[in-house]
Amino acid sequence: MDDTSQKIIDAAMALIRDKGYVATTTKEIARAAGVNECTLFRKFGSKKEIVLEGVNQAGWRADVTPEIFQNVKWELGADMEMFMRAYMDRMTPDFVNLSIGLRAPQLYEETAPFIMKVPQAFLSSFTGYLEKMRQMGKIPEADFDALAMTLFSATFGYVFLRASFGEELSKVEKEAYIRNTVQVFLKGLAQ
Amino acid sequence: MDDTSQKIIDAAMALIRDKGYVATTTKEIARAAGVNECTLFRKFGSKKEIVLEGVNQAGWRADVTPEIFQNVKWELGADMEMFMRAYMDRMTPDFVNLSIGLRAPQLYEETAPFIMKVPQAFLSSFTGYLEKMRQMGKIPEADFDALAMTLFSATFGYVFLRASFGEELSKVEKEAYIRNTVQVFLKGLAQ
DNA sequence: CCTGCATGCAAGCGTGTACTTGCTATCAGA
DNA sequence: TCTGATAGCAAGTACACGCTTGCATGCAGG
Repeated sequence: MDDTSQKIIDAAMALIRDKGYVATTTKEIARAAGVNECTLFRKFGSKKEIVLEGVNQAGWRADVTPEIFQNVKWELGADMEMFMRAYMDRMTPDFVNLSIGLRAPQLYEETAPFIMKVPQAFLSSFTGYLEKMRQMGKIPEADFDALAMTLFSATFGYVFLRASFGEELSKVEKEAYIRNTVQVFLKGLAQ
Repeated sequence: MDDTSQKIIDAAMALIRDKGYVATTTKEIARAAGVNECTLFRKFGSKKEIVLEGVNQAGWRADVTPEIFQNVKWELGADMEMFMRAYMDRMTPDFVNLSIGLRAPQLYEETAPFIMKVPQAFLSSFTGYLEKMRQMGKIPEADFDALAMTLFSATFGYVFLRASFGEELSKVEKEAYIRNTVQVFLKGLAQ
């Protein structure tokens, strides 16, 4: 990936994050990247192709994969904190807004599978973790699918609301939120 | 509000819900409403004005206000279920997608205050509820702001994820989710 | 029957959009 | 020094957009 192409991708993705795919024009992308507009088309052929290359770059993806949830200590409280923190550290407001900016009918089909991988990584990892904890006798049997959905919804919901409304909606800080949420779950899942 | 104007508003809001404000054209709105395109402009003057009238209509707002959370029994489990259900019954996938479709730079300033009222209604109502429960001696002291944020995030997150991915992400049904989530919180908040 | 209003129809305006083209300047590598 | 690749520049294409206008039609109320 040459330098010019990278500048174009970066400019396009930043604009889409800020105002959405349809509202972002190729003229703006060119200006933000500091190149001539015709250069975009010589390099990528079309506006759509720029963002499809962008979403396939590691730098424009929140690095949320099953691997980041492997660092478990088999100690429920610490591990739930790790799950929440691993997700929140990566899914920054910028990535939340980018995900929404990519929600255009012209792109949805091609970007949706990639977007859905993120929640799936959290959910399946955490469900698997709970099942192993059950096998180890550390927690009682329960509906682990539903529990995982609750913890993930609580994590995702906080991140999304923060990205959308900032401190105006709630002043509860990330670390306080994690501690408090995990405490509720800890007692809620106790033997 | 005459019949023609209403049909125009309904068509515009439905299209915005499905493809977003910028991607929705006045030609499409006219066709969906079954009227001539020039009629939109004779009635409303501009595309933006159609939407601003739409978001001010009860039918195009999820009716989530502090009033819908008043029906409490001062019994923690039943009341938390009521809070979640009251929100979920009103914040349907259609309204979630509409909220996202309205996220256009050209509209944001005028629609954001209205959008934020919904989470605020849940949060402040539930925080107030927990404080009263504390005064009644039914729950111990805790960080009620953080707790309310957790329950609301869990509720909102589920609704949003369902609206975005449907059953493909998680098969956990609404009622099972509510029961399970409330159970966790019940034990988590116990004396 | 007449009047006024709401709407359709068709054409058009100016602008902005994604995308193209032909030519030129620059510059690194052979 | 020559060559080939890269990119700027300026002009332009075709089309779609939001929005306008003039005229015809139909219909309800006096």
